[in-house]
Amino acid sequence: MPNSQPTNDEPCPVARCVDVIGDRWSLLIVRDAFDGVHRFGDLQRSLGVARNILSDRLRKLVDAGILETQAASDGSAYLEYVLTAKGEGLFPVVVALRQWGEQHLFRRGERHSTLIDKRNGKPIPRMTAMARDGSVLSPAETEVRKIR
Amino acid sequence: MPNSQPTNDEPCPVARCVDVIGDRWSLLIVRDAFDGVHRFGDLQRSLGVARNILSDRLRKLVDAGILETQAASDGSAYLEYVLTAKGEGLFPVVVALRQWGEQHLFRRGERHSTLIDKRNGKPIPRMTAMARDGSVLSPAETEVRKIR
DNA sequence: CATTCTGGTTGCAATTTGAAACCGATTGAA
DNA sequence: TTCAATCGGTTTCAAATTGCAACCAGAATG
Repeated sequence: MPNSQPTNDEPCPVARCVDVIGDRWSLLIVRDAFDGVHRFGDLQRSLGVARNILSDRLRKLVDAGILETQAASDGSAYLEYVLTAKGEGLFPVVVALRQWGEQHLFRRGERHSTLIDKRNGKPIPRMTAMARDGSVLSPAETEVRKIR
Repeated sequence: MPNSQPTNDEPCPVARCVDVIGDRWSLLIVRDAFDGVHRFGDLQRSLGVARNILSDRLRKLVDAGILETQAASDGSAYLEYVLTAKGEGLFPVVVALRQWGEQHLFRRGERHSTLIDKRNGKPIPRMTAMARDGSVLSPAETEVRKIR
């Protein structure tokens, strides 16, 4: 198993997250990976990021165990960057972010891409935090239990 | 209603999100706001961020309609920064991030803070993307429908 | 072969960040 | 009422990060 050793000793998981994916590009690389963009050049064109920065971020994402390299699927000698299980675990994060963006970052009527369920072609429902009984949880009903 | 006009013309909601909250501090400020930290000084101490940067980020979050200022609840002449409805909408994002962090960024047995349901004191279940019928959706079962 | 494409790295300039000093307004204590 | 401490910043400057462009080696292509 790739490293899970944190570079950060914060007890807050959110703080550790931003340490790993909290920059302008890492999360977009992960989004592209979910979207089937796996090659260096394709990522560079898709994101418009400087090559040296992309190179650095890919290395860090691989080091963090979020991406791994494998032989390119087209049979060429090049590599592609694919999500590990840990990286795939970011799916709810990306979806939640996307849904918030869809709702709050576009003017009425402004077009945007949407995540759909392949099996029926329909947009997927809004994600929400839920209590154990399945009821929707609002922030006010929750609390962070700090470690001692 | 505060501005929803994007500074960014990307059609991808995720890309617009990182434009708004995709830096090292903004998301942590939002997390603290969910956690009841609302004053400039408290945020500064909690995050350990430079004052000028905090000042800049608070201004940007207010401009983005995620935070707003109101009179401090302790009756002093100072302000506090609280989440707007738009800001509260980030709850699923913060929770998803926290849950991923809890699962992947701590060594086995390493202590970390946890989000609990106040009403029963128990950790809240893992969030997941779901299809309309309530079944769990994996990334492979979804697809981004691009705009034309 | 020769040429182009791919996946980088290097060097440098521009931007962003962080630390610390500074400042006016507010608060608290004597 | 005065005076010191606190609060919420802003300014200044050094350090770190980013972005651009040129460069390069190995792979693919004709």
